[in-house]
Amino acid sequence: MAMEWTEETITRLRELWQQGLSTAEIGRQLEVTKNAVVGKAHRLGLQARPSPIRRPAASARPTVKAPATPAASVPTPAQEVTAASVSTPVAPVAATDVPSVPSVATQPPQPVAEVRPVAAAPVPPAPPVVAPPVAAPRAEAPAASAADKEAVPAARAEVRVPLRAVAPPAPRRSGLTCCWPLGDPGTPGFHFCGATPVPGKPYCVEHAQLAYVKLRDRRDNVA
DNA sequence: CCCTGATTCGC
DNA sequence: GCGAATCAGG
Repeated sequence: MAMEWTEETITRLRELWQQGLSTAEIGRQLEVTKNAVVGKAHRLGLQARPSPIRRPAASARPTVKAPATPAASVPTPAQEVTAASVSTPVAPVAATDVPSVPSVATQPPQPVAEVRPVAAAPVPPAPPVVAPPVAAPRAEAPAASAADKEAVPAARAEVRVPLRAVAPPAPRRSGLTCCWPLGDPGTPGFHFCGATPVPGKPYCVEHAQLAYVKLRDRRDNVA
Protein backbone atom coordinates (compact mmCIF):
# COMPACT_ATOMS: atom_id res chain seq x y z
CA MET A 1 0.00 0.00 0.00
CA ALA A 2 1.14 3.41 -0.62
CA MET A 3 -1.70 5.76 -1.01
CA GLU A 4 -3.04 7.24 2.15
CA TRP A 5 -6.39 8.38 0.91
CA THR A 6 -6.65 11.38 3.04
CA GLU A 7 -9.92 13.19 3.28
CA GLU A 8 -8.46 15.59 0.85
CA THR A 9 -7.86 13.02 -1.81
CA ILE A 10 -11.07 11.22 -1.09
CA THR A 11 -12.94 14.42 -1.55
CA ARG A 12 -11.19 15.08 -4.77
CA LEU A 13 -11.94 11.58 -5.91
CA ARG A 14 -15.58 12.08 -5.15
CA GLU A 15 -15.70 15.30 -7.05
CA LEU A 16 -13.89 14.05 -10.06
CA TRP A 17 -15.84 10.86 -10.07
CA GLN A 18 -19.06 12.74 -9.92
CA GLN A 19 -17.94 14.96 -12.72
CA GLY A 20 -17.84 11.91 -14.86
CA LEU A 21 -14.14 11.81 -15.41
CA SER A 22 -12.74 8.49 -16.42
CA THR A 23 -11.02 6.45 -13.80
CA ALA A 24 -7.75 6.81 -15.58
CA GLU A 25 -8.16 10.54 -15.77
CA ILE A 26 -8.96 10.76 -12.11
CA GLY A 27 -6.03 8.58 -11.41
CA ARG A 28 -3.75 10.88 -13.29
CA GLN A 29 -4.95 13.85 -11.38
CA LEU A 30 -4.74 12.14 -8.06
CA GLU A 31 -1.50 10.50 -8.93
CA VAL A 32 -2.79 7.03 -8.53
CA THR A 33 -3.62 4.28 -10.92
CA LYS A 34 -7.02 3.82 -12.35
CA ASN A 35 -7.27 0.61 -10.43
CA ALA A 36 -6.80 2.46 -7.24
CA VAL A 37 -9.45 4.90 -8.29
CA VAL A 38 -11.95 2.25 -9.16
CA GLY A 39 -11.23 0.24 -6.09
CA LYS A 40 -11.55 3.18 -3.81
CA ALA A 41 -14.61 4.46 -5.56
CA HIS A 42 -16.35 1.21 -4.98
CA ARG A 43 -15.31 1.03 -1.41
CA LEU A 44 -16.66 4.49 -0.96
CA GLY A 45 -19.87 3.30 -2.46
CA LEU A 46 -19.69 5.75 -5.28
CA GLN A 47 -22.15 5.19 -8.00
CA ALA A 48 -20.76 2.78 -10.49
CA ARG A 49 -20.82 4.19 -13.93
CA PRO A 50 -21.97 2.11 -16.84
CA SER A 51 -19.45 -0.56 -17.29
CA PRO A 52 -18.35 -1.34 -20.79
CA ILE A 53 -18.34 -4.96 -19.98
CA ARG A 54 -20.47 -7.52 -18.32
CA ARG A 55 -19.17 -9.58 -15.50
CA PRO A 56 -21.62 -12.40 -14.97
CA ALA A 57 -19.44 -14.88 -13.22
CA ALA A 58 -15.89 -14.85 -12.15
CA SER A 59 -14.45 -18.16 -12.96
CA ALA A 60 -10.87 -18.47 -13.93
CA ARG A 61 -8.78 -15.81 -12.42
CA PRO A 62 -5.17 -16.87 -12.71
CA THR A 63 -3.83 -13.74 -11.17
CA VAL A 64 -1.07 -15.03 -9.01
CA LYS A 65 -2.07 -18.39 -7.85
CA ALA A 66 -4.89 -20.42 -6.46
CA PRO A 67 -7.34 -20.64 -9.28
CA ALA A 68 -9.89 -22.38 -7.19
CA THR A 69 -12.81 -22.65 -9.48
CA PRO A 70 -15.38 -24.95 -8.04
CA ALA A 71 -18.45 -23.86 -9.87
CA ALA A 72 -19.97 -20.59 -10.65
CA SER A 73 -23.24 -20.11 -12.37
CA VAL A 74 -24.55 -16.79 -11.42
CA PRO A 75 -27.57 -15.18 -12.93
CA THR A 76 -27.12 -12.04 -14.88
CA PRO A 77 -26.61 -8.99 -12.78
CA ALA A 78 -29.10 -7.15 -14.86
CA GLN A 79 -27.89 -3.83 -13.83
CA GLU A 80 -28.54 -1.64 -16.74
CA VAL A 81 -27.91 1.98 -16.27
CA THR A 82 -29.19 3.87 -19.17
CA ALA A 83 -28.35 7.39 -18.37
CA ALA A 84 -27.95 8.76 -21.79
CA SER A 85 -28.77 12.30 -21.03
CA VAL A 86 -26.84 14.08 -23.64
CA SER A 87 -27.71 17.49 -22.55
CA THR A 88 -25.32 20.26 -23.06
CA PRO A 89 -26.38 23.07 -20.83
CA VAL A 90 -23.31 25.08 -21.51
CA ALA A 91 -22.38 27.57 -18.91
CA PRO A 92 -24.44 30.69 -19.01
CA VAL A 93 -21.59 33.05 -19.54
CA ALA A 94 -23.64 36.04 -20.29
CA ALA A 95 -21.65 37.88 -22.81
CA THR A 96 -23.17 41.24 -22.49
CA ASP A 97 -23.44 43.04 -19.24
CA VAL A 98 -23.25 41.24 -16.02
CA PRO A 99 -24.25 42.46 -12.63
CA SER A 100 -21.33 43.40 -10.53
CA VAL A 101 -21.80 40.46 -8.30
CA PRO A 102 -18.90 38.14 -8.68
CA SER A 103 -19.79 36.34 -5.54
CA VAL A 104 -20.28 32.70 -6.20
CA ALA A 105 -22.47 32.45 -3.20
CA THR A 106 -25.10 34.45 -4.95
CA GLN A 107 -24.86 32.61 -8.17
CA PRO A 108 -27.60 30.18 -9.02
CA PRO A 109 -26.96 26.57 -8.21
CA GLN A 110 -24.46 25.09 -10.52
CA PRO A 111 -25.97 23.09 -13.32
CA VAL A 112 -23.74 20.24 -12.37
CA ALA A 113 -24.29 18.85 -15.74
CA GLU A 114 -22.42 15.77 -16.50
CA VAL A 115 -19.81 17.25 -18.68
CA ARG A 116 -17.79 14.51 -20.11
CA PRO A 117 -14.17 15.29 -20.68
CA VAL A 118 -14.08 13.50 -23.91
CA ALA A 119 -10.62 13.46 -25.22
CA ALA A 120 -10.04 15.57 -28.21
CA ALA A 121 -12.44 18.11 -26.90
CA PRO A 122 -10.29 20.89 -25.62
CA VAL A 123 -13.01 23.18 -24.54
CA PRO A 124 -11.81 25.35 -21.76
CA PRO A 125 -14.47 27.52 -20.26
CA ALA A 126 -14.90 30.26 -22.74
CA PRO A 127 -13.25 33.36 -21.53
CA PRO A 128 -15.74 36.06 -20.81
CA VAL A 129 -14.86 38.13 -23.80
CA VAL A 130 -12.11 37.22 -26.13
CA ALA A 131 -12.31 34.46 -28.64
CA PRO A 132 -11.65 30.88 -27.62
CA PRO A 133 -7.99 30.36 -27.06
CA VAL A 134 -7.94 26.80 -28.23
CA ALA A 135 -4.69 25.91 -26.73
CA ALA A 136 -2.83 24.39 -29.54
CA PRO A 137 0.50 23.43 -28.19
CA ARG A 138 2.51 21.05 -30.17
CA ALA A 139 5.36 22.48 -32.07
CA GLU A 140 7.64 19.57 -32.31
CA ALA A 141 10.18 19.38 -35.01
CA PRO A 142 9.24 16.44 -37.18
CA ALA A 143 12.52 14.99 -38.24
CA ALA A 144 15.20 13.84 -35.88
CA SER A 145 14.10 10.47 -34.66
CA ALA A 146 17.09 8.34 -35.23
CA ALA A 147 17.85 6.75 -31.94
CA ASP A 148 14.94 8.31 -30.23
CA LYS A 149 12.37 5.68 -29.57
CA GLU A 150 10.01 8.17 -28.10
CA ALA A 151 9.72 10.38 -31.14
CA VAL A 152 6.72 12.26 -29.84
CA PRO A 153 3.68 10.82 -31.52
CA ALA A 154 1.92 14.08 -31.98
CA ALA A 155 -1.13 12.26 -33.14
CA ARG A 156 -2.61 12.42 -29.70
CA ALA A 157 -1.68 15.83 -28.60
CA GLU A 158 -4.55 16.86 -26.46
CA VAL A 159 -5.16 19.10 -23.63
CA ARG A 160 -6.77 18.47 -20.35
CA VAL A 161 -9.06 20.91 -18.75
CA PRO A 162 -10.70 20.97 -15.39
CA LEU A 163 -14.13 20.78 -16.87
CA ARG A 164 -15.93 21.62 -13.76
CA ALA A 165 -19.55 22.00 -14.49
CA VAL A 166 -19.59 25.46 -13.23
CA ALA A 167 -19.99 28.84 -14.67
CA PRO A 168 -17.01 31.08 -14.79
CA PRO A 169 -16.92 33.88 -12.35
CA ALA A 170 -18.97 36.84 -13.22
CA PRO A 171 -16.74 38.64 -15.61
CA ARG A 172 -15.77 42.01 -14.40
CA ARG A 173 -15.90 44.56 -17.06
CA SER A 174 -12.67 46.06 -16.02
CA GLY A 175 -10.60 42.94 -15.95
CA LEU A 176 -10.73 39.26 -16.40
CA THR A 177 -10.11 36.84 -13.63
CA CYS A 178 -8.79 33.35 -13.52
CA CYS A 179 -11.76 31.03 -13.45
CA TRP A 180 -9.94 28.05 -12.04
CA PRO A 181 -12.32 26.55 -9.53
CA LEU A 182 -11.17 26.11 -6.01
CA GLY A 183 -12.96 24.14 -3.41
CA ASP A 184 -16.06 22.09 -3.64
CA PRO A 185 -18.71 23.39 -5.99
CA GLY A 186 -21.86 23.93 -4.11
CA THR A 187 -20.22 24.55 -0.82
CA PRO A 188 -19.73 27.91 0.79
CA GLY A 189 -16.00 27.80 0.45
CA PHE A 190 -16.12 27.34 -3.25
CA HIS A 191 -14.61 30.09 -5.28
CA PHE A 192 -12.59 30.84 -8.32
CA CYS A 193 -8.97 31.73 -8.39
CA GLY A 194 -9.62 35.25 -9.48
CA ALA A 195 -6.07 36.06 -10.37
CA THR A 196 -5.23 37.84 -13.56
CA PRO A 197 -5.37 35.37 -16.40
CA VAL A 198 -2.87 35.10 -19.14
CA PRO A 199 -3.97 36.82 -22.32
CA GLY A 200 -6.14 34.60 -24.39
CA LYS A 201 -6.77 32.11 -21.65
CA PRO A 202 -9.29 31.93 -18.88
CA TYR A 203 -6.70 31.03 -16.28
CA CYS A 204 -3.85 32.70 -14.61
CA VAL A 205 -0.36 31.59 -15.41
CA GLU A 206 -0.35 29.11 -12.58
CA HIS A 207 -3.58 27.42 -13.40
CA ALA A 208 -3.12 27.61 -17.11
CA GLN A 209 -0.23 25.29 -16.63
CA LEU A 210 -2.41 22.91 -14.72
CA ALA A 211 -5.20 23.19 -17.19
CA TYR A 212 -3.31 22.76 -20.37
CA VAL A 213 -1.38 19.63 -19.93
CA LYS A 214 -0.57 17.39 -22.76
CA LEU A 215 -1.65 13.96 -21.84
CA ARG A 216 0.83 11.88 -23.58
CA ASP A 217 2.12 9.87 -20.78
CA ARG A 218 -0.54 7.94 -19.10
CA ARG A 219 0.33 5.00 -16.96
CA ASP A 220 3.81 6.19 -16.39
CA ASN A 221 4.88 9.59 -15.42
CA VAL A 222 2.47 10.52 -12.80
CA ALA A 223 2.83 13.93 -11.37
C1' DC B 1 -3.91 -1.45 -30.88
C1' DC B 2 -6.27 2.05 -28.04
C1' DC B 3 -9.68 3.11 -24.61
C1' DT B 4 -13.01 2.06 -20.80
C1' DG B 5 -14.68 0.23 -15.89
C1' DA B 6 -15.35 -4.16 -12.73
C1' DT B 7 -13.82 -7.74 -10.17
C1' DT B 8 -10.84 -10.74 -7.56
C1' DC B 9 -7.80 -11.60 -4.03
C1' DG B 10 -2.84 -11.37 -2.20
C1' DC B 11 -1.00 -8.21 0.58
C1' DG C 1 -8.32 -1.31 3.20
C1' DC C 2 -5.54 -1.22 -0.73
C1' DG C 3 -4.61 -1.91 -5.60
C1' DA C 4 -2.14 -4.96 -9.30
C1' DA C 5 -3.65 -8.23 -12.19
C1' DT C 6 -6.98 -9.56 -14.91
C1' DC C 7 -10.97 -9.50 -17.58
C1' DA C 8 -13.99 -7.85 -21.05
C1' DG C 9 -16.65 -4.57 -24.12
C1' DG C 10 -16.25 -0.55 -27.41
